[in-house]
Amino acid sequence: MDYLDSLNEPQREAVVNTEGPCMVIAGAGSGKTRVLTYRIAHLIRAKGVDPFSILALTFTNKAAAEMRNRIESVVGLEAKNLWMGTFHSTFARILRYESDRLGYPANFSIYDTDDSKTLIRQIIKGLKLDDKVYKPNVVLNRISGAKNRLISWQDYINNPIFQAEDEGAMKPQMGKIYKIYCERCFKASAMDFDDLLFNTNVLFRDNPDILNKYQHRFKYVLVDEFQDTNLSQYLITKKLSAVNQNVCVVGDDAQSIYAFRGADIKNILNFEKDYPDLKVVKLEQNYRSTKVIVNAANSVIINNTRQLKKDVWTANEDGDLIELLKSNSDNEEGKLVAASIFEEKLNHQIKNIQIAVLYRTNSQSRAIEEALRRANIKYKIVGGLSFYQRREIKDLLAYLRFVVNQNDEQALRRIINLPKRGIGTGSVDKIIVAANDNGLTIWQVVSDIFRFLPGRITNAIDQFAFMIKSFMVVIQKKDAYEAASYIAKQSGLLRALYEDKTIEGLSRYENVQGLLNAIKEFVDNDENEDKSLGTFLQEVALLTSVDQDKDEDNDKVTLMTIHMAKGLEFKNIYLVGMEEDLFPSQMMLSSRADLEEERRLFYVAITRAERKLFLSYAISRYRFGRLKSCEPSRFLEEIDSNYIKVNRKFRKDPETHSQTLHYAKSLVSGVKKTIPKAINNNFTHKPSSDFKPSDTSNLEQGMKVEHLKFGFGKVVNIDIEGANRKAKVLFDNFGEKTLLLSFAKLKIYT
DNA sequence: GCGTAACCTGTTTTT
DNA sequence: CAGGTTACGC
Repeated sequence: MDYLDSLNEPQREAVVNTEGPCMVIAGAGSGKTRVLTYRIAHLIRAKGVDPFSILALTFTNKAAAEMRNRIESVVGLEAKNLWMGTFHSTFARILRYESDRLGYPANFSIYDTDDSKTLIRQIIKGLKLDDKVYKPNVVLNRISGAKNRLISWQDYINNPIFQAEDEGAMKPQMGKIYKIYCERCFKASAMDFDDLLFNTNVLFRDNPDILNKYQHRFKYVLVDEFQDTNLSQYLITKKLSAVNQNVCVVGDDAQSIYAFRGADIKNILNFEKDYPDLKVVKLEQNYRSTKVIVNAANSVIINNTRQLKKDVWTANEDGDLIELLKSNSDNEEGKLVAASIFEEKLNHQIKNIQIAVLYRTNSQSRAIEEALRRANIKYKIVGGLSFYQRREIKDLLAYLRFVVNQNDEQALRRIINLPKRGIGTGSVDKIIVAANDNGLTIWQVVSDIFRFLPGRITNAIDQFAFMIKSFMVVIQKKDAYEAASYIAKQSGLLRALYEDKTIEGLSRYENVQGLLNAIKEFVDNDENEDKSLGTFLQEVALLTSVDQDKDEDNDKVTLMTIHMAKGLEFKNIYLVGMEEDLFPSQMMLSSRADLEEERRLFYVAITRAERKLFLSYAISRYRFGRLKSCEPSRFLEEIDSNYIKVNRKFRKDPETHSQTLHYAKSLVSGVKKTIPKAINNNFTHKPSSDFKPSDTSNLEQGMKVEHLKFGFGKVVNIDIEGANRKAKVLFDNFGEKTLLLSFAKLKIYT
């Protein structure tokens, strides 16, 4: 097998050991996707496994698409029969086949987060509760959290612990909202994202014959980014592979960044307990980045307490030191980044496509965008307000959804008065009340309005119902594309947009055309056997972005959030907004676990870089529409300062460089490690109440100091390199740290 | 029921 | 700042 030759020893082990449970702990840049790809290729090629019986699960559509491509390039067209997709899309498909077992129709709708939130808002209103106490966001998160841990509304209501928690949070009605939410979703023949996984668990639990069918079908189960699985996903994986036990999970606990969505590192830690004869392979050699980057990342992640032991190292060159960019404002930050990109391209022959700008929040993209535009640097934004979240797209999709599933209450609400036909929210509420009072579905009321709600508004509603009925006929006869075009025209949606001659109106019109094109592509794609509108909707509901970048010129700088960047790599990375309260986000400061997740996110960001990393922070930034001053992120202090070059005016100082080299070598060869180890697990030092940072310009060896986070310590050494003064301090509880005095907040005691 | 205008509120990350 | 929501006049 020629492809095996290109693998290192642990990689090969992970590829070749196809039988039995296997866990691959893969450090950043260690060839994780490569292993997964080759393992599947090996199964098909060397072991003669039918691709039909292999199931590969990922978290994002992007990852699934990329892996499919890579496998196809190794095994060719055979890869077509492989089941590969996100957890959500894979099990949505299975639920569609088996929906009758759950009492759902096969054409159930999938509610996106907006639909869920709107429904919850309605329920809260219906219960006459204050939506400032019961914030829809918070309520949805709570419900989502329960579902991800497989806690049904019945379990929830019967559990006094949850009741007590909710009462403590002044939200005693939470269980009731959860219950009504589930009932309303069921009545609407709709599942939200979490239901897709929750209901798969229910399906397998209550229908042994079905579970058995899939257990025997999927002889080999592979899971990528296993650190991001929640309990619900974990149990599905476990159940599916219970018979054959051929389950292979690949992940990196240091890159677990989706705990907010219910991901649980415990799944990795527990895996060994669940499979006593588990084969564990560690991939520790990084092929992606320079020594500076790998070691800097290591020096950061070491601050986390909960992690699997792992030594990520690289044989690559030392590389350039990490550069810090300091600016006065977010706009200036953009300019500085643009200028640096320009310079890098000039001096190092780097292309736009090899550069990415990463940020914590989507809103940070604006300033960067503007600067790049002015500097004439081509860029593209990944993520953000996705195509399918735009209003006009959701409007047309709601039409299509309703024509496919007349129980879809949220879709109905969206389209019944769109374009305006004189049916206000009052009438809609009446319809829903009438439906509930008579034990009818909303569609039964709407389609027979004269009988159930005689009154003024009946004509408009009757016309609407008539139109929908005609659409229902159309989708029986035509393919998805023809049906959708017909509906877009006949509903008046397209005309309303066409008549809007503003710039936004124009782009909305184009977007709707874009959606229709996407449907056309779906129909024309021979890989899709089922070309019905229902199938299209099912798939599209789980899509966040679309390959809309049809632009010939794809040499563009990439702008995206750190989350979106996971799994990707770029020659140069610009990580912007390195400020307290932004990164780490102020929402994540309340607990150690949250802060550790932010730190892992930082780790992910650093390790995206192949050759050069830039960290940027601004002293002030517009937030909430007001200019606010910011402090440099605590994470900047956590990077071993040997890897940082502070002032760009001071070019490489030979001494610094050789020190770095020496240090890096000592790391790789496993000689004595000088990385300051965190000795104490205390979250942070509690600073003295009168803590005020002192002026450190006169700091000297031997002085006793207090640090905001590390507590008390003694200065061991002062280093001056160019403009930067560094202090090596031995802290009582945190060991030795090298601090850059331009950042570190120290109070001098002696 | 509709449109406009003041108003308020809140920005984490994604399937 | 921007999006969504409410209050009001038509």
